Amino acid sequence: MKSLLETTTVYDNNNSLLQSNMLVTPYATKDATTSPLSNDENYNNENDTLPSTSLTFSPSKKNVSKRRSQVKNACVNCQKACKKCDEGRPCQRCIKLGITDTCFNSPRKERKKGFKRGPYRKKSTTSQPNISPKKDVQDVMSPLFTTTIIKKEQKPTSLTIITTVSSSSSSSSLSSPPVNSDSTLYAVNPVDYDFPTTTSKFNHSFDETSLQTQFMTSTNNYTTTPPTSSYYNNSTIISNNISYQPYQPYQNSSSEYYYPNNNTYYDNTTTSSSPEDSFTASLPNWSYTDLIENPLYNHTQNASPFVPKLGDNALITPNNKRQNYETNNKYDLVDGNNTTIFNDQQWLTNGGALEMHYYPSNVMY
DNA sequence: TCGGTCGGACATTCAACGAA
DNA sequence: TCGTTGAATGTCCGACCGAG
Ligand SMILES: [Zn+2]
Ligand SMILES: [Zn+2]
Repeated sequence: MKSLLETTTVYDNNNSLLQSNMLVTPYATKDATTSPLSNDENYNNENDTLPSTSLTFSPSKKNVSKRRSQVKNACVNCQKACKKCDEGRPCQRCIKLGITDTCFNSPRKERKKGFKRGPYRKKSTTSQPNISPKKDVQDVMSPLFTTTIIKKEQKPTSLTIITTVSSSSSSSSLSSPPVNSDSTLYAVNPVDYDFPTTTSKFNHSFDETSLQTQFMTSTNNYTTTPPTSSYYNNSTIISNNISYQPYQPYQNSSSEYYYPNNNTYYDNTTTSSSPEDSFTASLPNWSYTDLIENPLYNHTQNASPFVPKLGDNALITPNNKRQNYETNNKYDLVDGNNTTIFNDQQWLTNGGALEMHYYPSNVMY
């Protein structure tokens, strides 16, 4: 959170290189052996016009160990391609490839908390001359918990978040709805769900006039309690908006509605609400559980729990734009995968009932 | 030649740990 | 409370490959 806010400060185009050099220290302080000559390693990779390496002097090539600089947050395109990014948005690589409309920061995973690490080994202060500084393997402690690494070949296609909001006991006045930033967020093991796949997404065919094509012909299972499913083949015309909605949202016994989320809509007015990528829930006077499906997450990454929370705001979207559901919303498409960041939540009244709405952020509009 | 893919080295983050 | 530890997490080098 803190780092997000720090790193996303200003991207003011046209001076991205300079900025990146300012934001990213080219050399770590502990590495005194590196030459300060080429502090522009930000671009020693592709289309490099700078005499970055190996020209000046090459001391034995072994202990050169030039420290690699990296951006704090690569854009989704560079991340996916494992290529060097820069702080500018769009970044230079995306500009070069003509994919600036999908150049935005990749979402970050929230680090796990609460696990035991075991005692630390003391760092030997005695100078051990070039005994291998690597830790001896048999000394490494076995972790108390092993994190399930989800390899790429078994990448999940669904990411599910359970948001448990427990209002403080009895009196939760309607005038002050609980802020969800204090809610406890769980990541459910996303392996078992196949929602959506790259082929089951809606077709991303935004243009200002033509109909969008819902590209889902299969049943989409999404996690609810109990599990249920929905079809995404409905389209509805609401005034002059075309709205794609799940065939049937799931409603639990507490009258909470769960939308499978990968419906989209096209809105060329300034009046309609934004039902997409949102769930609604009545204001809790009780403890309840919400489920959020996020099919728009970038599935090309390893399994990363999607954790919408207050503060995942639009500062990390291109051009610092905020989601505005009164405008046209276009989802970015990255190689068949939509990527989004839920960054906004809002309490709205709907027929007298308060509803919490979550909105994606990194939509283009 | 250029862009895409990807294994894995390299860099960063930050919660747990532990000494003060 | 605060510095250290080190696993988790992210970046991207460089090799490889296919298309044009
Ligand atoms: Zn980039
Ligand atoms: Zn980019």
